Amino acid sequence: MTEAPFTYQADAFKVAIDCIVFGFDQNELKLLLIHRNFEPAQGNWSLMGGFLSINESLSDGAKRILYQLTGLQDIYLEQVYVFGDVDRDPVERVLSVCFYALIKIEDYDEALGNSHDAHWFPVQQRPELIFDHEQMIEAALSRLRRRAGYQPIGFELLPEKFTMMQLLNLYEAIYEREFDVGNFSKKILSLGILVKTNEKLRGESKKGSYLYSFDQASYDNVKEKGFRIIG
Amino acid sequence: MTEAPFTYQADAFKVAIDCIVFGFDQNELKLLLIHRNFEPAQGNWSLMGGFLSINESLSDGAKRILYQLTGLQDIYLEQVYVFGDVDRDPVERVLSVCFYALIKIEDYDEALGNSHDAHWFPVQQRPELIFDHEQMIEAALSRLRRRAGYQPIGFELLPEKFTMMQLLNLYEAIYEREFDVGNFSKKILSLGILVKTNEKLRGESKKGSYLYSFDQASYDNVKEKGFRIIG
DNA sequence: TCAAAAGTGTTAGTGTTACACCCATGA
DNA sequence: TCATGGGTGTAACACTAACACTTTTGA
Repeated sequence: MTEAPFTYQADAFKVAIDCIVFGFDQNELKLLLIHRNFEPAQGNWSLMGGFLSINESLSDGAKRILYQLTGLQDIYLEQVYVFGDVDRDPVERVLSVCFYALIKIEDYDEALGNSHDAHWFPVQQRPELIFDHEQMIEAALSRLRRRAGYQPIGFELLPEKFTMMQLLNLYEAIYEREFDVGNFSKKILSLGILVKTNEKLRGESKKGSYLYSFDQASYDNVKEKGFRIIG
Repeated sequence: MTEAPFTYQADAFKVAIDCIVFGFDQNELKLLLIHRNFEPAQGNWSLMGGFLSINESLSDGAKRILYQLTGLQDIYLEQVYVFGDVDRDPVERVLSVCFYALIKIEDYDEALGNSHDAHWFPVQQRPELIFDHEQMIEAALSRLRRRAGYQPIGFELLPEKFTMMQLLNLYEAIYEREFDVGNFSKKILSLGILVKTNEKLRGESKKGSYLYSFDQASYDNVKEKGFRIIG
């Protein structure tokens, strides 16, 4: 008779992963939410989530779930918080590890999203959500704001080439306040992470504004060292 | 025949809680670690931890574990991160939710600590730790540093009455750098959260330095609004 | 009276904020 | 040519960092 391997004596928990997916479009910060076509809380809005499998790490789980919803890989992802109140899920005890993701909305696979009944909502006009998902969004937003203040993280949400005005609008959307155009671009340019191209984007204005891309090396450098955009 | 209640189909995980306990003593930032007298990794140093029970929330679990180790209740506690690599625990799959706690070392129940074979280590002279506990400490430290920069959190580590120099030393210990005495006290006093008493503490110097306590109302206010101590 | 640490004051320099003004272009 | 949004320049102000100087008291 073989001895069974030692295991800890402890309660076991089902562990969910919920993803707050941020995108930026039409000068608005948006959230990807799904309309649940399954119980519990069928017909309500919720974050995209799923259960963690025994053979994957937390970030692998989050990546898998995001891939299912958006078709994207190599997404910027950050763990935010674990929600673990005893009654947070009405069905049974479930812990939820909450991540936020930043995606370029243009790359998002709309057909795939539709198949999950997913919709983009402007952050300020989000619907009521199930369970503690509202708290999760609050937590993710405050984390995003803090992060964007000292790392050039906002760029994850913009296309490869973007105008200074788009970047400004993004920061205005994230912080829900206005920034002075001159001061903002001075600040950003002084970081030395942007490369100005000769192209101009017309449309928003008659004059058109220059497109920038960023210098990956300085970008990584600044990301590491940190800076301060808002005070 | 009664229908069984609906449950989710999902893998189950054992969930540990690990606590990084910070204290401040002799002008050093210290960590409370335990010398394990049980397997696995018996005889090595580790953080104080335990398993989450099915009927308690994460923060209740952390409080319980801290109470077991220190005899203290109403401790400042903050969730840091969940560690969930598949192989992080050699025995079996365990997720660990990591908290840090700030305690006043004078209030700590030494006898109780001794019964767990717990010891205080200066942060810079901590021993090698089991599993991913070193990473946990790194994460907690960087969280603590960030926090202490915009909330008056450091006070949780000092006794009721303390000198400006002790506060300065605490910040120097947290950030592992020196601060200018004049600039530091100007900055702190300008927050308006300190009340100067008439008492002086001798010992460190011949002149002695004034004891301060803090004004709870302004303290809470500033804590909410935030500020910036280091830049 | 001197050394050591507490505590105050001064100043140069840097960064932030507010706002005025110029530029390019489609209508 | 004018209205519009892009983009630049500048001056006032606030905050920071560095350091000199004064105070108190035990040895």
